[in-house]
Amino acid sequence: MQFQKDDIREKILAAAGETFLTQGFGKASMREIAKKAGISTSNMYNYFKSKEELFYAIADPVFHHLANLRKEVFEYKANKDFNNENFMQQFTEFVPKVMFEMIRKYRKEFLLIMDCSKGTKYEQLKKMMATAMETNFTDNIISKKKKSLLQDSCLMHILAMNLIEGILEITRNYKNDEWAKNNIESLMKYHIRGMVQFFT
Amino acid sequence: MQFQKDDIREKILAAAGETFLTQGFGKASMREIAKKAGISTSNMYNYFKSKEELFYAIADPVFHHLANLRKEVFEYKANKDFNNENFMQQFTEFVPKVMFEMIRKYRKEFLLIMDCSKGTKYEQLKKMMATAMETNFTDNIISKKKKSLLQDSCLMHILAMNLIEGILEITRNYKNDEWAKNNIESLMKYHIRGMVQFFT
Amino acid sequence: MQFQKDDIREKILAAAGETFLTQGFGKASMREIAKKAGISTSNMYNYFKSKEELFYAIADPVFHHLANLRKEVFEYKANKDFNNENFMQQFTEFVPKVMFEMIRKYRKEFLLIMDCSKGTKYEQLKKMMATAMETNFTDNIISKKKKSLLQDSCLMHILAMNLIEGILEITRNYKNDEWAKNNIESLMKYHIRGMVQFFT
Amino acid sequence: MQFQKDDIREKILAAAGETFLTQGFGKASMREIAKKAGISTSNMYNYFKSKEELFYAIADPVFHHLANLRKEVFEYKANKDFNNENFMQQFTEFVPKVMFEMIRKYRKEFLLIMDCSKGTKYEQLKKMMATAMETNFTDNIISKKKKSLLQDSCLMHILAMNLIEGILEITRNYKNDEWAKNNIESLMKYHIRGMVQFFT
DNA sequence: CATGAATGAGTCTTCATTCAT
DNA sequence: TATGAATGAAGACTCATTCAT
Repeated sequence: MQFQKDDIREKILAAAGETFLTQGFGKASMREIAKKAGISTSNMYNYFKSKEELFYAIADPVFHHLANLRKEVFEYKANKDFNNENFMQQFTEFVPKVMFEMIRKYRKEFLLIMDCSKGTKYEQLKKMMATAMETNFTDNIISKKKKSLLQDSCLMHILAMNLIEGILEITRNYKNDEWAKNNIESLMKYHIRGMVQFFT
Repeated sequence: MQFQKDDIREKILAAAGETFLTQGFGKASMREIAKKAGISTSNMYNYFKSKEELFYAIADPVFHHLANLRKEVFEYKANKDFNNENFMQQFTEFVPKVMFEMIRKYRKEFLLIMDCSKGTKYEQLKKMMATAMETNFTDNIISKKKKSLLQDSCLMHILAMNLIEGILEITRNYKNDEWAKNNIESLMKYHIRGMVQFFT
Repeated sequence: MQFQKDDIREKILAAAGETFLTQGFGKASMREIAKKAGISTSNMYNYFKSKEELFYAIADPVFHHLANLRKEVFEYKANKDFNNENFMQQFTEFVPKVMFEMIRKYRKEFLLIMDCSKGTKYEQLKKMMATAMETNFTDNIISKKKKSLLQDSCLMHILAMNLIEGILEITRNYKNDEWAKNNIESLMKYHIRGMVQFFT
Repeated sequence: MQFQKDDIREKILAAAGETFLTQGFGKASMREIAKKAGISTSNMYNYFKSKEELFYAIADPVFHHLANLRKEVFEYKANKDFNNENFMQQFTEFVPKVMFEMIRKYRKEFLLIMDCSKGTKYEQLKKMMATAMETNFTDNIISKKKKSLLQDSCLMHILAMNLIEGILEITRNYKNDEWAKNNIESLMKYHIRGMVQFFT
């Protein structure tokens, strides 16, 4: 297997990325990917042993990157004497920065894992991320007085979701680094400021 | 005879709704729907003459409802001496109300048409609604001074999208009328207030 | 069964004739016939117990007519002191006349049984008629000297076929009685004269 | 590998030819063809990407051959100082020769394209050829005096059709080259002589 | 008499995957 | 390594026909 040609591997990955992105994992066909890559369908199986594995070859890196980000965020939290103030700082400085870097590195892959993964093990990732964020928000932003206000509400969940979807939309319409950076910052600022005013 | 027929028709519609909702239009199979409905695949074609028609039998009503809502919103606007104040009123009173009623009536159908319609004529509906909303916001909320701030930004687009996704999330997690009503109101309030503070 | 409504029966027959004629027996569908007739598919089975029977309901009359014609021609032959002279008379006067009358009465049906009967018991009728004609020609026209000329030839067979196809083409393009009569006569004259000159 | 492939390809083509010939394009089924060829239905699609393409793989060569023949006939005409005399020569010498060669090369294919092509783009070919021939005849054979005789008649059309059907019948019953050659010549002679005597 | 309901077998075609070369 | 060959399962949909009402 170590004799695989890297250029072909790259061609397959590129073709697959494109195809998964437009058709979704389920509707994408190995044939189409092979045609786009300019090789035979069967040859793809020398590089990736199934459609799913091919998908993971693209999606896993972002996944691990995202997992690491999560850790970093927690560490950031642990290292500071955490309070509302530096929470806001985290979400208006640190998070936008790492998000931007993530997008920069994994634009297509991020969209893939979040929007086109139905039928794979990452199907639920968006929802899980939203839930994690939601917990984070609920624990850190909301004053005890206002917590009752959220009883049974899913607003926090929605806002977390919205943040993610916002990042996704920026990723989808990406123009250049500057543009992306600014939009991410605005988006985070918008939501964090909104939450603070709404819930504290 | 009539009884039977309606009975089965409903069963098909229910099975189809469920299947489209979980698999999406493209991946949903007539076989699976038939099996869920407890009839033979071929018999479905006595009720709906194609997979697409079956989808539209479910989706068309919401679509027309949404189209009417759009008209109502425009009329609301036309009837008032329109300014920022009653714009906010519209989006914190009128819009939540009609949205709530829509969801109440068309819960599954709304999710269907917005999230599971790839491959049908409604594929682009969400994007189109977001664009319409965006225009509405941009024209009515943003002060001229701040307009330059949005140059090249897609924040407004994202916020419109977020509103829609928010409604969708509420619809997905629907618990009861009260719950839905409150969440919609909070969501609208959150976003409208946020925009006003951000852009005026 | 004697309670069947004649008008519906006629409607079915008309619709079936039209459909068989354009699609052929094999490709014609009971559904389409029913739709054309304005009744339900299942109701057709109250009138004709299968697609084949429906076909025969249209085709049988022509078939029997054609069978009778054959007998008549033989009788004509038997009644005359038969020789080349009155053979030609038969084919330039008697045959055109009965052919014309046949077409007049059974235009669509004749085309049906000859051209659209693949899959039914009349599949071979055209070939059989040609063979019969061929025998007739060979026995009556060809001088013994020239018979050797036809050894192994299928020209006579072709000419018989041509006569039939010619009648069919006239039937297909039928304009009015006068037109049909003239064309049939010309066609017969052309072929009989041709054969005589060629083979005697 | 190459051997195998061509082998199977030929088997498919043979099976398809046979099936199309007996069932017609419309009624022929890929299943039956596959079974006859001794392979799985799906495997056929590795060789021909649709039923239509499979048909054309057989039919196109004859079509192009026929198109070329047409050109040749026209050139023959253009090169000669054209008159009734060499028109007859063309149809008693040149045309039989090329027809014979065509049949020799494309026996099955010719029958296929003329008789079994309903549902394909060649559906109308026979009719078109007949019409072309008819024009040719009408322009070259018929004296002005007799032209009126043909007013409204379709006899010329029938004769053109008859010539084609005659060739088809010879093709159907083909025994050997000698036999075919003789029959074609007789047929052409018969018709051309007949027309001349009839219409000049 | 008339019909909608029902179906199993069949239509063409695509799928992901395996195998021999 | 690379590929054409091969396949069974599945895709949407149509068919002639039967049956209960």
